Amino acid sequence: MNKFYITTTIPYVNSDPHIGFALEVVEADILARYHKLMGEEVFFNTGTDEHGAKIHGKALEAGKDTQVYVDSYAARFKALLPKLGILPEVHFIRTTDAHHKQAAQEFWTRCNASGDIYKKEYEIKYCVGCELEKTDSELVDGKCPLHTNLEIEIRKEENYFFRFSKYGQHLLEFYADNKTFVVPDFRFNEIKKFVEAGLQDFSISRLKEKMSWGVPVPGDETQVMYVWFDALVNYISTLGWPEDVSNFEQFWGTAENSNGVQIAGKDNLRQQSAMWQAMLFSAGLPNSKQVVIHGFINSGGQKMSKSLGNVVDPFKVVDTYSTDALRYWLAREMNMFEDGDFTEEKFKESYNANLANGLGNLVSRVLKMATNAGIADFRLQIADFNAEYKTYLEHYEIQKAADWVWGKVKEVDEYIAREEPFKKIKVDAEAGKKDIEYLLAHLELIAYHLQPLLPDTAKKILIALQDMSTGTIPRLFPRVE
RNA sequence: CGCGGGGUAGAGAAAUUGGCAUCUCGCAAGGCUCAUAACCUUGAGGUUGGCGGUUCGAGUCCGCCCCCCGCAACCA
Repeated sequence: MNKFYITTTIPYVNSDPHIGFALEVVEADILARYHKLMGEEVFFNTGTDEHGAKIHGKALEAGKDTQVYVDSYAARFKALLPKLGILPEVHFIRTTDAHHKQAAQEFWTRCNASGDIYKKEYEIKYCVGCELEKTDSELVDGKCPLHTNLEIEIRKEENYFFRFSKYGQHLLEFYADNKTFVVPDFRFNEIKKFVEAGLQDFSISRLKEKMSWGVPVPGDETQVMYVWFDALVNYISTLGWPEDVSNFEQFWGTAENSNGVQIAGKDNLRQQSAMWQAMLFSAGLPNSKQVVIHGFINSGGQKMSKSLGNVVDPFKVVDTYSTDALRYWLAREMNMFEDGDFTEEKFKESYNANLANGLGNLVSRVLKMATNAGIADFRLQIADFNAEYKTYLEHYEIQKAADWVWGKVKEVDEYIAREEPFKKIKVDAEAGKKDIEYLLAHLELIAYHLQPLLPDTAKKILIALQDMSTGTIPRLFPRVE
C-alpha cells in the first residue's frame, strides 16, 4: 500500500491560533483526505512549538508555570482541529513531549558526530524593557519598538553553532537533482538564490542560566537548544524516530525514496527548504520529498496584526458560518501559492453565491424533483476521481480542484434550465425521470469530489441520495443576510 | 544597480509554446417556477501601469520608466 506523509509547520504557542494556521492545516487535511480516498495509508502531522525565550517570557509575565502556560495553549490549538474538520487520526506533536525531547537530543548528537556543531561567541541583542532577546528584523532604527527610550544591549555568550555554511554546495546539488523540491517554482528560485549567495552558520543553543526553557544540550549542562533546532525535528520525532525505524522509513522515506511532504508559509521557506534539509544531511537522514509554500491571508488589504485589530479568529468564523463554509473559503477563495485577502463582507458574498445559491440550492432543487417524481433511492456508482481533478490535487492546486467541482455545479444548473425536467415529467414521465436520474448521478459526482474539500457536506449529500423516501431535503447552507 | 512577488472591466482573479482578452461577484434587461428571493439567457462595462522595440500578430518576448507589496539571517 502506498504511503503518504504530510505535515504542517507547527505554530509557536505565544498567541491564539489565527486563520493562517487554519489555512495551512486545512490545506494539509484536504491533501491527506484525498490520498486516503485514493487508497493510500496516510500519516498526517501537526502540533505545537513550545520552547524558547518568547514563550518563557510570556509565561513569567502571566505569572504562570511555563509548562502550565504551554499546556493551555496547546489545548487551544488542539481544540481548533475538530472545528476545522481535520481528520481525527491526525498526529498532534508537542515539542515538550518527552519523546520529542529525546529525539531532538539524538538528532543533535548525530549532527555533532558529523562535526557540524561547534562553540562560538555569539552577540545577543537584548531589550532590557522586554527582558527578551531581539532579532534585527524586530528592531526599528536599532531600537526595540516597544521601548524606544531604552538602548539595545549587546550581550555576549558562548553558544553552539551549526555548520550551515558547509552545506551550501550540497544543497544546490540537491536542488538540481530534485526539480520540484520546492513548490511553487518562484519560491524554489528564491531559495536557490539565497543559498547561492552564501550561507552563514547559525546558533543553535542558549545559555541555560539565562533561558532555561528548552531541550537540554546533550553533554552540556549549561546550554539548552535554541527553539528552531528542536522544533524542526518534530517532523520525524512524530513518527517515533529514532526508535521506530520501520514507521520512519515507511512514511518519511529512505535516501532512495524520500516521502515526506511538508507544507509551510512563505515566511518559513528558509527554515524548511534550506536549514532543515542541511540538518538532515548532517544527521545522515533522508531529505523531505517536497516543500509546498503557501501565501498569507491578509485582512482588509493589510497584514493581520493585533495593533491594527484586524486579526481574523477562525473559531469565530466557524461558529458564525460553519466548518465547511470556512474550508470552502480557504480552498477556493485562497490561491494556493499567493496571498489572499479576508474580509467578512467578501466571505459572506462568496458564501451566499457559491454555497447557498450554488451548491446548497442545487442539492435542494434536484432532490425535490426526484422526490416529486417518486424516485426514492439512488445507487451510488462512482469509485474514482476525475483525471483532471486528480492532476490538480497531485500538484497541490487545491483552488483549481475546487473550481472543477463548482464548474460541475454550474453545468448541472445549466442542464436543468435547458432540459426543464420538472416540465418534461408532466408530459413524458419516462424522459423526465431519465433526466432526473442524470441529475442525481451528477450530484453524486459533485459530492464524491467534495469529500476531500468539504467532508461533512459531501457526506450529507451522499446520504441524502441513498434515501429520498422520507422527503426531507437537507438545507446545507442557509443564506446569510 | 541587494533579492523576490505583483499592476488585466467597479471589485477579485484567469489566460500551454506569442493567435478571437475569459471567469466570478456586483449592475441592467429578459426567461423560468424544480429550488434556499434561488436558477438560466443576453447586455453594458477594457488604451491589459506608461513609453518604445521585435513580429503578419504582443497581456504574453526585448529595452527603459512609474507605482504597490514582501524579504534582507537566526521572527511561526
